[in-house]
Amino acid sequence: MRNVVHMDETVAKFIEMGFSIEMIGRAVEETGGENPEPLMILETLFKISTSSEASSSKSKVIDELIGMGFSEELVIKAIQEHGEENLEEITNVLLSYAEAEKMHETENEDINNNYFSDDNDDVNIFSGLSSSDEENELHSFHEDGRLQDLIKMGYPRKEASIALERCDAISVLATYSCISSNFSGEIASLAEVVDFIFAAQMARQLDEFWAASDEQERRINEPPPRRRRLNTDIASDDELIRLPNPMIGFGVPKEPGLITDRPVPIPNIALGPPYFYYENVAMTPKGVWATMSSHLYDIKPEFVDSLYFCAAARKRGYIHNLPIKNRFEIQPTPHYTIQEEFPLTKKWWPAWDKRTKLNCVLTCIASAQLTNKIRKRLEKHERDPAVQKDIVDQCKKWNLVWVGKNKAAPLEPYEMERLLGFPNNHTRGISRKDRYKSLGNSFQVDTVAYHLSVLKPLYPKGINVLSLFTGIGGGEVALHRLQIPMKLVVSVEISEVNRNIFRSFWEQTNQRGDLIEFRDVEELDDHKIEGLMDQYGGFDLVIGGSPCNNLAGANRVSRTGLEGDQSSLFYDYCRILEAVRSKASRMRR
DNA sequence: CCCATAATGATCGGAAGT
DNA sequence: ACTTCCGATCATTATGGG
Repeated sequence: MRNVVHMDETVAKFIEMGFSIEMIGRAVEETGGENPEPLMILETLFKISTSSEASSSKSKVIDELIGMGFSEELVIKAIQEHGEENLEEITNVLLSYAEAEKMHETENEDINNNYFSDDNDDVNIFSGLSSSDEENELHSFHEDGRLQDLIKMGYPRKEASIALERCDAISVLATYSCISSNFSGEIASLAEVVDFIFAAQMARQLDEFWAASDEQERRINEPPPRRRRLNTDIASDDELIRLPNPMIGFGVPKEPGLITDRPVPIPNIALGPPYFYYENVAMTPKGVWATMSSHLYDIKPEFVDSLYFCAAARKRGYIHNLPIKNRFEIQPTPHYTIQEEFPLTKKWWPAWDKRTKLNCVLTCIASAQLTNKIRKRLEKHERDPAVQKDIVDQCKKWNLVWVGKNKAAPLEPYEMERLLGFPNNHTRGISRKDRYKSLGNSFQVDTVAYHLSVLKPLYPKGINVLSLFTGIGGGEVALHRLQIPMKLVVSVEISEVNRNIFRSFWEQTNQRGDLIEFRDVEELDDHKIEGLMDQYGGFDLVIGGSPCNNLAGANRVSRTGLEGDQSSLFYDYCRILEAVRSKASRMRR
């Protein structure tokens, strides 16, 4: 019943937006599923409305887009930047371009030309203002006419304010990426903002819907609640942190179980800004996560398996003080199965190998000899179930894929890059062995970006990042793919090859911000941190995953726990984070 | 020196069985 | 409720050949 009402409202809003009934019907059909999500229908609607069905050829796409009123130059630029397949992204970008241009015509207020100014006082308006003491009185001087209008229209002030910032950010980004257009009108139209609020409302309704249906499902399916445990159990449970099953943290896209409020709120002392994001392997020796949590203001870790974001498992824990409402994915999303992500393997994949997901990408790969052994065994005993099982076990252990007749081989470096959400050949230029090692130690970008996406509306002008244990820059790639400008990245990374890779990324993506590199966390003492914060106006995000060497299960030799030689650098993360927080609180005064 | 290869288990959570 | 079993895991080191 609730669903029907929900659906009717959705359709009504689509009609309000100017879509025809026929089109909505078609979009619902094409979106598929019994009860498709409103946002997905909206996406399909955009797709339908921008691409007439038969036009799959590139030139026809261009013609269509030009027909919609976009200039040829912009269309070609957008296609070059985002690839011709990714129509949604292109359309979004073009809409932003158009929005920025429209703004130029309609807005004549002297809002500002200072997005590119070097005035440091101006840089941190947002991080300063969203400080915890004045949550409800957000940036009063930003109350331009649009905010008043939105409030008159009945939208809550906070929601309207957030929407304004976020939409303006999109417009700013359009001008960032489109140098030839002029900069005078980087704010969004009222209509655009209203659309945004509508989308956000739908997303929220969707969350509530999932939460509700989840609750029902639990009531129906699960056995009655367990009896109260004994006191002794509670005491020991208090110190141990259990891993969730399924490992979806506060929720992942396209899966039920999304929540929008933390079960255990962030302690007041730990509220951002500055925000921080800490990562490490989920399967540590017992007690390690409890210890890490206790050193990070008792925030409960969010455990997420990246198999919900890509075709490979990656169980990780994240301790962060980010909001968790209105997260969104970066586009394009990776494929969810091995066979879709690597289509060429389909031809050779044996029916008796049932895998659709890969195991965790590690730092070592199988030898070519193993591939040879497997081939020879298969040529002899292809139909022997025992042999088949043994080979599948080997494939799981070494994460092999089928790349030829009876040929199971490890992933190539560029294939790992794809799985982990990096651009093609991100790690080019170093030895093969080093590429595997660096990739095996990296973030899964789509997962991290999903968590960091909440920063986008908060920092339209970009952020200052303190990046510890940067590695090959997974966090920065995530921010870049979210199109959150990085005004400053202070990076600490001990490995020279990793520093080179990250610097290459910084240069190749034409970053406008400053990059400051350190080799060792030891070099970053309180004095240096304060100097940097004075110079740049503070950090908005402290991000990093400390070494897992002594925690990881694959380590036979020195899995010595959090106090191990490398993993104890966790305490440097804490030290530096605390230095940043303390300096930030002094700067606020 | 660099690279490829092989050898090196334990711990944990969860499934399955009793 | 208890036991047993199963599978996954951001790795390190020695060695031999180029």
